[in-house]
Amino acid sequence: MPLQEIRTAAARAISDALTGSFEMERPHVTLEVPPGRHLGDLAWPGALPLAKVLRQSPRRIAETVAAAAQWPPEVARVEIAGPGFLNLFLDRGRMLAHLLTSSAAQPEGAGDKIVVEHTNINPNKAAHIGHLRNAVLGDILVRCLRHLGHPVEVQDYIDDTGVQVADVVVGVLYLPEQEIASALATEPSSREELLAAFVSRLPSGPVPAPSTSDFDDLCWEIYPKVTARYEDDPDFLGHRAEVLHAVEAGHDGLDLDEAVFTLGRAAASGHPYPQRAIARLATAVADGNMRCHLATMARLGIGYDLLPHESDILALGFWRRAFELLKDAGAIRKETEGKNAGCWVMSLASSPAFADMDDPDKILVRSNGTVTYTGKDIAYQLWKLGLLREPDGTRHDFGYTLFAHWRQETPAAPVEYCGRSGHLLARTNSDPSRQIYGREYGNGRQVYNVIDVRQSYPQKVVREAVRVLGHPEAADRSIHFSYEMVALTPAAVRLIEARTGLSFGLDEEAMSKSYVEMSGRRGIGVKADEFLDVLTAQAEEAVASRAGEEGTGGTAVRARAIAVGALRYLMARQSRNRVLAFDFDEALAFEGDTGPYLQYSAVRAAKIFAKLTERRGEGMVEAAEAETLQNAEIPDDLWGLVLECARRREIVGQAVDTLEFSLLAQHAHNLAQLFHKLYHAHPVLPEDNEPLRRLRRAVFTVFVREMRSLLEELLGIPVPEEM
RNA sequence: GCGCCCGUAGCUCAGCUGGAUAGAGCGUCAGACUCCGGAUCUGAAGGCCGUGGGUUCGAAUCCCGCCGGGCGCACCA
Repeated sequence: MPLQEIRTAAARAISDALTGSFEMERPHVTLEVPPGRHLGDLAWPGALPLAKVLRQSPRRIAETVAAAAQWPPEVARVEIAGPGFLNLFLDRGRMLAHLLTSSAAQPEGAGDKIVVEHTNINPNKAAHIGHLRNAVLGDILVRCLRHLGHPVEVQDYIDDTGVQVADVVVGVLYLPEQEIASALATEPSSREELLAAFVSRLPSGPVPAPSTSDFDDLCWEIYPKVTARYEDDPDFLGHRAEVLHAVEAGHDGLDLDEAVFTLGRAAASGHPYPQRAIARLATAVADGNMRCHLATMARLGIGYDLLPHESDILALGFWRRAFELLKDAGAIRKETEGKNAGCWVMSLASSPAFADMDDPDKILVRSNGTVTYTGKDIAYQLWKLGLLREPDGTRHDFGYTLFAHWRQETPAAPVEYCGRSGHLLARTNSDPSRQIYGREYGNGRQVYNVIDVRQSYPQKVVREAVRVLGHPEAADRSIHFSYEMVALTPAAVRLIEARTGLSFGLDEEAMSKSYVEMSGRRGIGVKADEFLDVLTAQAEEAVASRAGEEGTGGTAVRARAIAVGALRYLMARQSRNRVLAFDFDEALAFEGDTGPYLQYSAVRAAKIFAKLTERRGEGMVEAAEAETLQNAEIPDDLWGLVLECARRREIVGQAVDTLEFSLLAQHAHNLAQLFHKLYHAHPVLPEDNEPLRRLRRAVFTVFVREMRSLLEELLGIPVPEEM
């Protein structure tokens, strides 16, 4: 029986005993794991609070319960300790045998679909390490939910019509030629030529190979130049309005080459840029960046199911429908006077969450008739929950096309976007008649939005909209998975400045704080690909220095695994509502409380069995041999590792409930630490006492399997063959 | 002003629904097997868990006040 079931069975036994002995009505009983093995494996502290009610000493209560309870067979004995803790000791041999024979495989999800939205990087520049926190947390959530048996759909929302994309387009069309040329690292030349050069940097395949001199890196250079220009020259903002207008009007299927040609001609002749061509360029910018982001995330083993595009939400009238629903529900009103005159606002005054606000209204439609981001997000959220419906009940839906197929060799291997089979990644389009056979997107029973904490307010508004539209349960099931931002330590900022030769112009006050906020607009940040490269190079060096004469190929694969392990663990181990102050030294550490420490434990354990097979012809303990361990005497230290291995289900459940994956990271770290200690105290290979050697093999077999599953399937951290 | 979050060892952080001696890592100091990889392990030093109250048999954990820091309260996303 798995530990989780033993736990509930024992809890039920206690509840029954309380019912029988004290005429209580089936009280709710929870068991915990006591701090040390000498105190047992499960504990019930419930006698203590009952003492007052029952007017008996807690020890007496615990004794009565202990005697009356019908314990499941896995409970070997019970003990009363301290002021009245009821401690349960499990049958160790039986548990060990069970862990060796039960398969770790989880049943394929058959329940209601859960939608997880994460990554969501503005497609106007390269991803930085802050985006990695989002993607890694989102990905671990997805892995945990799937592990618990839920079907999950992963969406990466693409804001392809926003101001940020427009700004890059403004840059290419209006920044002085020499600035564009410097971003492109070419000689200054005509706008026409620069435009062509810019477009030629667009990724060619569906998803390019990751690189730090990619299209998104080019945009990373251009974007801050534009925002700086806005500050110097407010008139420059007029160009932004022009581009946004063009984007809104759409490009009507214009060919990109043709668009670039007409833009070039317009520049050469001094004519205004044609609207459709501007819109087409904006689409290319968003699309190009999106593909680069997918490539970056692929390195970390992160893949997706759907790429919903904001442009399609607009084109398909999602907002129009949501607007009607909100109007019919009386949730919004048009202001005729005051500061919001001419706007459609959602009143939040009646909602307790907003009651204390100065201005409890949120503008959804601006006075110029355009929709705010929050408005669009309401429509999108309704769609995700399957609630955006026509009056006759049919779902308002996107059109879909295949974007790419991807696969992963192992659960934590890099995602590869080649081939015609594997996981299907779809993107939305604006023709609802185009569907992918056998696929339904959206319509989730539950929705997680992985978005940083600074967007808590708009997220609350979105949720409130779902509620007032008559779906309070759905609102409760739409969850904002919020996390704090990633910032840079002043030391990290200085290092970047030294390395790039740039100066971010931060004053002394800013540099004296414990961290500095990243800013894409100002170009302050550590690019994800760049950092992964540094990590990988560092790992490669470490691998090479240890390889010795057996240093054969595969160094790149190992280095990648170690880099990903270090990064993912760094993101996972810190609790989510704490600012992560990024420091190079800390992030590049491979010793101590790090990903590589965990990986090393798995590699080391696997190595035992490789050597064992080679020298003694013995491998891991298989099911048949496991039976012989039923009655084995297992010392406390070995048993501690076994019991800890049995707790995965409990820990994963807790992590998902609290959205606190530091619990999972710490659990894995615990296991690794326990193993490393035992490694020294319980050698396997040189042990000639056969039953003893078998017991150690058995315990380490459980560990190797558990650790690999924890790292690769749940944390997405690959276990290399060698380190 | 209102709301949310953070304050735990010199530094960076864990501590789940209150539970049995507050845990890691880094750093410091002292050590480790001719034996499964030293990215390891052992030991030492280092904490009125920001502060003052309260609830409780029991509080780092829950409630209230205060202090310090961060974020949010846009016709930006």
